[in-house]
Amino acid sequence: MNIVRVALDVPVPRLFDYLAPDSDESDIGRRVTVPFGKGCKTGMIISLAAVSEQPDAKLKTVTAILRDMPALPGEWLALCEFCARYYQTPLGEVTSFALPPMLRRGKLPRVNKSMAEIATAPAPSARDTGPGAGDITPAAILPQLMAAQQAAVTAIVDQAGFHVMLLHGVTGSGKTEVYLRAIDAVLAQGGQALMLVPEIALTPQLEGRVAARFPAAQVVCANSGMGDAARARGFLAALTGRADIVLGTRLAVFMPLPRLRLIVVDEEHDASFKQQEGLRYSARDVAIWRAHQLNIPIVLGSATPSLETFHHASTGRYAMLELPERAVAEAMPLVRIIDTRREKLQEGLSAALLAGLQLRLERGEQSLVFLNRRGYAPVLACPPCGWISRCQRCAANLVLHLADQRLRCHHCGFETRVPRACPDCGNVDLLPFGRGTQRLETMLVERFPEARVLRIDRDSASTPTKWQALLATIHAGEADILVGTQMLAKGHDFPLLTLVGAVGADAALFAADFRAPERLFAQLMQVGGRSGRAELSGEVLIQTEYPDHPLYQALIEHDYVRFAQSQLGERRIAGFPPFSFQAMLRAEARTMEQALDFLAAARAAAEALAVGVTLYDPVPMRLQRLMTLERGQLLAESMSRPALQTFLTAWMEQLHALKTPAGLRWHLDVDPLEF
DNA sequence: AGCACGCCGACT
DNA sequence: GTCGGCGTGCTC
Repeated sequence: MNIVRVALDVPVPRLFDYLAPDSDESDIGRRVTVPFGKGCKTGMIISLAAVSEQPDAKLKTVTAILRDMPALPGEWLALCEFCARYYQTPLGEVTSFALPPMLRRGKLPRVNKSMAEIATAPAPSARDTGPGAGDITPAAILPQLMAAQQAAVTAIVDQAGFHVMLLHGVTGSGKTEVYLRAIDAVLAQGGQALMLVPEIALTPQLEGRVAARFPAAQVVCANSGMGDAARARGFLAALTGRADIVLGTRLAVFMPLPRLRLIVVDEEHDASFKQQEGLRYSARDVAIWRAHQLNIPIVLGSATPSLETFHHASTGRYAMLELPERAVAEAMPLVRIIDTRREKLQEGLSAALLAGLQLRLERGEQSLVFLNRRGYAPVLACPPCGWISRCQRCAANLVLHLADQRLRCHHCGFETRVPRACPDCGNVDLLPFGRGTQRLETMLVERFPEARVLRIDRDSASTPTKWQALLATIHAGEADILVGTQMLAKGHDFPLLTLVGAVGADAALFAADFRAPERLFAQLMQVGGRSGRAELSGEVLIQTEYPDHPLYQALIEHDYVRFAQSQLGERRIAGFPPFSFQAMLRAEARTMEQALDFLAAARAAAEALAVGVTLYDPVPMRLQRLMTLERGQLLAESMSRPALQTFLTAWMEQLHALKTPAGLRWHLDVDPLEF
């Protein structure tokens, strides 16, 4: 009997068997529509079987095997199977996620003009032999490589087989040029290259650079901002081998690439490589597995690598490729620490920072005040009675937005108008407490009336259009002082910017999340990199009450390695990753009691299974998203990855069997980044 | 996840 | 007497 085993997008961790009289080996990896329950679903054929464990009477017959496109190759299915195992997610959910939505629904993109162009494009090898390729004469315009860059390219290209390399270099050290050279070598051998980048916003500019560098190559983009048809077309171009280079955000790690020879993960430390919902995968980690599977090299690039990656590079598990200097001749910004313990600050700004701003203003240069908090002030407070503005739906504080006289919750989006008087005691003298970007903006406008002050945060750059307009204003030199959150830190160069002031950074030093210092260091390093990229040298002023903190001391020296080593020392003592492996079980329910009860039951169910695994107490989460849904979490930790994996697999079975009250939802997050 | 079946409160 | 609440269980 011809039976196909089908992965379906249902939260049930098993496959479903169907009769498929006309199926054969070539149908493995094909999409298939099947009757399921009352309706119909499209799934993926994972394997064939002659007999089923199900009684014959239960078996339904396949509606149709979709042979309208090539089957997904075995290695693609193996990648999905790995993710299913590792992240404890049903295979059908993984294969469904890994397909573009249109293909997932059993459809195909219309063959339009661009599709026709793809179909008639020269084969990948043609660019080497075709007369057109020579016209570009890339050698004539290629930038000269520094010695360290050349060494890095050699290390990537000259060694065949699986090896992970950390390309460590500051902004401007020429990492992208190294990637491009390595990709060039791969294309010359007829291979495909996959390049992952963190932000959708950064893909267009990189795509332009890559396309310009490889005019004869087919470059395909993959990110969630693309239209359905475009994404499906890109996927098909990759699958059929027409695409030479795939460039995209985390979801691009699932692109099928039959000739894949090189993977690049740029800004590998960036948290956006970890998906925070649904399939909670780390694209960087999946990419490493994929490189191992295919026995190909993978390059992880960053100025501030994740401590996991740096640790592996230190122990020799990964190769360390250092790009020590800025390739473009210019100095690193001068970092100065401003001790604010003794000083009376003016609206949160020190005399040194104010003087710096004044100086830049006189010179006609730009400054940036970096503050990771939107709004006017965190809270509106009533000093006599102690009332503070709290969100009615969350545990979070409502943030005062002066411009439109509203209080907003940055956590759940709730907003309301500013009350005239204290709701508790009626006092009308409510005062803003703390500082946000808006309050800073107001203060700077008053203090520097002649300056053009521009605020850049999620409120002022709420749409791509607004964001582009702000960027254009900055580049045109039509702003003097920028006030912004970490939005400004990523990927954009501001040649006129010569001063960066960091305000309120200390909060991260003592945060509950053990990764907060790591993020702060990366962020400050990144904003610093924004400054002084032209002939003008840059200066970074960091206001702090902990001037001797090792994080700031390392920052003065631009010494990531020293910082990383001190952090790793602390992590080792505390037994945190990368010296342990973690998984977080989270539950949300109508009441905190229900959520915590479930977690307690989950923990009880785990006791017998947890060999070499530590289970902590269930705790309420720092912020519950909505008052109607309370959340709690339970951390599982082990010194051994295999022990944790074995435990999780067994635990999941128990968890699925647990009775849950109505409205309770739970999920498991393997290698969680958020605490 | 859907979608059924299934047994207890206020309505034409 | 029924409409409907969502608790429980299944989907090849």
